[in-house]
Amino acid sequence: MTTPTAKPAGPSRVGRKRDHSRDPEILEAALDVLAEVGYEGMTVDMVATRAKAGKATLYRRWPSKAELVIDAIACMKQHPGPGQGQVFLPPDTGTLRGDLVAMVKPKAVSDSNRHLRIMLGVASMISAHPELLEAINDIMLRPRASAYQTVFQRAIERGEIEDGVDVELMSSLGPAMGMFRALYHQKAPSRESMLRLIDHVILPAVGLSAPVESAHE
Amino acid sequence: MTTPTAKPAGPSRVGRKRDHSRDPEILEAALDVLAEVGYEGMTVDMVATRAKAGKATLYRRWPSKAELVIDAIACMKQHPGPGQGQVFLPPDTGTLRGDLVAMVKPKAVSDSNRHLRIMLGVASMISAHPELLEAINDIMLRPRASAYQTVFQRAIERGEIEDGVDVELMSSLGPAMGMFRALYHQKAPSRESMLRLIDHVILPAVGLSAPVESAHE
DNA sequence: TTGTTCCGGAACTGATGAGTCTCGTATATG
DNA sequence: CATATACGAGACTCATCAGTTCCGGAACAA
Repeated sequence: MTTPTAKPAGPSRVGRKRDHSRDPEILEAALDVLAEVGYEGMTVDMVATRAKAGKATLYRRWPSKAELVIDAIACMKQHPGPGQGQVFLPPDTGTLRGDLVAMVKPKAVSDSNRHLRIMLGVASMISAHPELLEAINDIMLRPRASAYQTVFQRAIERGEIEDGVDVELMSSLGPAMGMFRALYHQKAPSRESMLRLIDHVILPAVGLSAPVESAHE
Repeated sequence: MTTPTAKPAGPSRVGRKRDHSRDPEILEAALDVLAEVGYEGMTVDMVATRAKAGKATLYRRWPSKAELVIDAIACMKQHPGPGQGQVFLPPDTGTLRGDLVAMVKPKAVSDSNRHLRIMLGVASMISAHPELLEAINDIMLRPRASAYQTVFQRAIERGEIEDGVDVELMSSLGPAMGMFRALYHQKAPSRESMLRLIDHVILPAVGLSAPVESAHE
């Protein structure tokens, strides 16, 4: 059973090395296609073509289309896309409303839009792949949830709102409305609709009133 | 060009008649499969088998899989399923909270659950088939919206809440949270979560407070 | 009765796409 | 240089599924 050529103990050390610097481009291409046509409409050829790679190259790195997609979603946090840093870290503006408004910067909104389209693309996969839901939660939900957590905690500490506010419930309102608009009305969650949600729903729910002059910003 | 046999002016009058009493069963089977595996995972064979019909019978009545699905969704309101009447008509309980709570009866919740699963099943089709979105809105959104409209209007008329409340925004909160829970947490929108939404979000947003004793019901 | 159309069932066709393999080339080890 | 692997590109296999056609039988019209 000692066949040194058939089953090398250590991984092969000979030959050209796999160029892992291409991984991010391939995964990014996969996310693009996913956002555009959804998981079922996406073909491995589309991804390979967009990444200017061979299909065999993809299959050398990921065992199946499903694994590729799961990895692409799982890697979103490490490669958040071109020019996007940490979008959700909340600046301390001194008021709850200021913090909430700062969280719906145009950049954050367009980022959410992409997340949303990717999410809808894999919606049908989720029940069959629980690890996918985990990854999605890690990337799309928990960062926002923790940002909201921080914002509300600050408001509690400065005495602006009372303790005992259901932070989890408040934090879901934004994402839920965004998804709802995206699916039912086929339009991106706009900054305007999010401001309306903040002033007419979230702030009253925590015992604050919207500014009387709700003109702009 | 007068070929009476090739192109009869009136529809054929000879032979066995199409048994349209089977249509509802077929459409119902299509909705079942749709809710279970989504549009892309659904095959015409599955629908035919479940309806105990031949695939040819289906194609004799609908020109394509897409048309079948669109028709199935469009016909939901006429055939709301076994034992389900008009679920959303709001009883007048005398208070806004009473009306809202009455709208999340277990029957209505389970009904919404099925609607939700069907909706997620066709999510990927919607951008390619605008008429599908129309039908979905007719069946799943507008009945609920008009029910909310009535409930809030009654509250305004009895002076319980002030005029000028953003009824549309308030009405989307329930469906949006239901969808969000269904997709992200993979669990049905429960009656309990809806009650939490009513007491902690909707009522405060319209200027009312939840009952101090929020024990049960 | 006879001709026509429907029925459920099943075989068939054609397209599509996941996954594999081959080719010529590039890049690594020894 | 010789060997071994990765690369992009594309041909290939094989399974699945939309849509069609055929079958034996039933329903309906003339």
